[in-house]
Amino acid sequence: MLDIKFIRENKDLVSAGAKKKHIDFNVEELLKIDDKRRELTQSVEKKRAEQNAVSQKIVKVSDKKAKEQMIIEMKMLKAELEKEGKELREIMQKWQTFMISVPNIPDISVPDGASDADNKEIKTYGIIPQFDFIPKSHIELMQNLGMLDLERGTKVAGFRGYFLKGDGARLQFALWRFIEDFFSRKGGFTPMIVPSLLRRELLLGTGYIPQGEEDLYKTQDGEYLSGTAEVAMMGYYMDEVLDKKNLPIKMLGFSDAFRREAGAHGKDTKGILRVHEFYKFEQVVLCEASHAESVKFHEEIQRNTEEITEALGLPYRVVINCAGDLGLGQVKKYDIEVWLPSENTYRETGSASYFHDFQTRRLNIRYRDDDGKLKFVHSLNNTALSGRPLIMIVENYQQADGSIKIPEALQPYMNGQSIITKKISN
RNA sequence: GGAGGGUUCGCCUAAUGGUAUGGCACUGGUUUCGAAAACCAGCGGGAGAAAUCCCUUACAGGUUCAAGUCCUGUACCCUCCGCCA
Repeated sequence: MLDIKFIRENKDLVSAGAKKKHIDFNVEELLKIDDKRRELTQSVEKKRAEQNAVSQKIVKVSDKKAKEQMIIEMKMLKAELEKEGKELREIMQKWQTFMISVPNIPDISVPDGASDADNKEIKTYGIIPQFDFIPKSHIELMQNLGMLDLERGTKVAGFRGYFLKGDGARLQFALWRFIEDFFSRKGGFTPMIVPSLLRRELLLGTGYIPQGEEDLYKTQDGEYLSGTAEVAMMGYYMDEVLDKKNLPIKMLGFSDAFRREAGAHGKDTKGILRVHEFYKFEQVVLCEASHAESVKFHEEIQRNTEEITEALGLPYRVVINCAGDLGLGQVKKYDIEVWLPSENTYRETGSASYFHDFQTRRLNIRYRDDDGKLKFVHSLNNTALSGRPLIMIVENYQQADGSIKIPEALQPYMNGQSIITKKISN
């Protein structure tokens, strides 16, 4: 959500931002509704002021007749007030619906474009592995090594269901412990294990609904299953006034992540590249309301994920998302994409974005600035580890005989084991 | 799942249906070599240059000229019972 005052004063900028994001948004229509809102608010407040004033007087007036006369007048005023109040409520509802659809303005450094096809590569790292054999997919590799069971996954969990088992599970545990260690060494991030079952309010606050409603699972009690720990971490400080000296607040959240993948039917249907449920580490930063701070921490959390990927020895590239590929609230976003040999291309493993105060305005997370004014903090987030790097490791580290070397960084978390080979019995 | 009790500023607290009180904490100032104490001021949110006005007693409705107070619903918390990793 943007500030209505900001929208009024910068309507061309807001309009151009929406256009750049390829989002249909009519700023003039919003301003017309806002005019009506302001006009009605003024009128209602004036009438309320009168009502309050007379009400005070009524108590002091002893003359019975005069008192009755005042009450009659107030009855009339009340009727008008009720009528206008109803109008105002209706306008407010329209206004609010409109306001939560106003897109945040993309940064000037964000390239034009309509879809992910227009994203721009800004960095590559590592050497794409050259195999002197035909590389296998993670599916074949992991199944052969008893690391993954898709048949039973489907039996138990339905479409896109899976079990990680044996060395597959161990490798995943190792990755988690590696991530935890990485951030412990780095310092500054508070580790958190957060809920995935969340109230609707939080998903609205973070901007996942109403636009992305169909991608979320919903319970019969009205809660949602979150697709990222970001939502719960942002909710953690909802409706709070933070102490400025505690900023920035950096959090490392771990949670189950649920994705309905409603818009991805038929995409990536084999294997575990695209699944309905996986575990994820996510970085969230809350900082002072300054663009420079946002940019600084955006680069920082992006670099964290790059360092992790480098430590795992995975070749990757970073793309800057074009405006048309940005979410409603995002100002700028980097995707990190890791090389996937079986597809002979890079696939996304994480995504870093910042929002300015778009989310915190909705969630009401503020701090008191030096001048005593309450300000909304800025928020940012980035994946630290999704479910996909496991796949990338398996495919990039495969050997001719179908075994998988374990990245050095992970070996300490695998009891020193350096290679995954077929067990005699599975 | 069942029964009962509760929710007023960061914390405590007051308010015969008549427009939210006081204290603690906190912030700034005076004083001081410095601090403590004392004193003064501020201390829920919004609009406004200001005067001032509106909103605010968990939330949403209702009754009333007027609701923290009365009525209805919802959320959350506590206690007890039941179930349970």
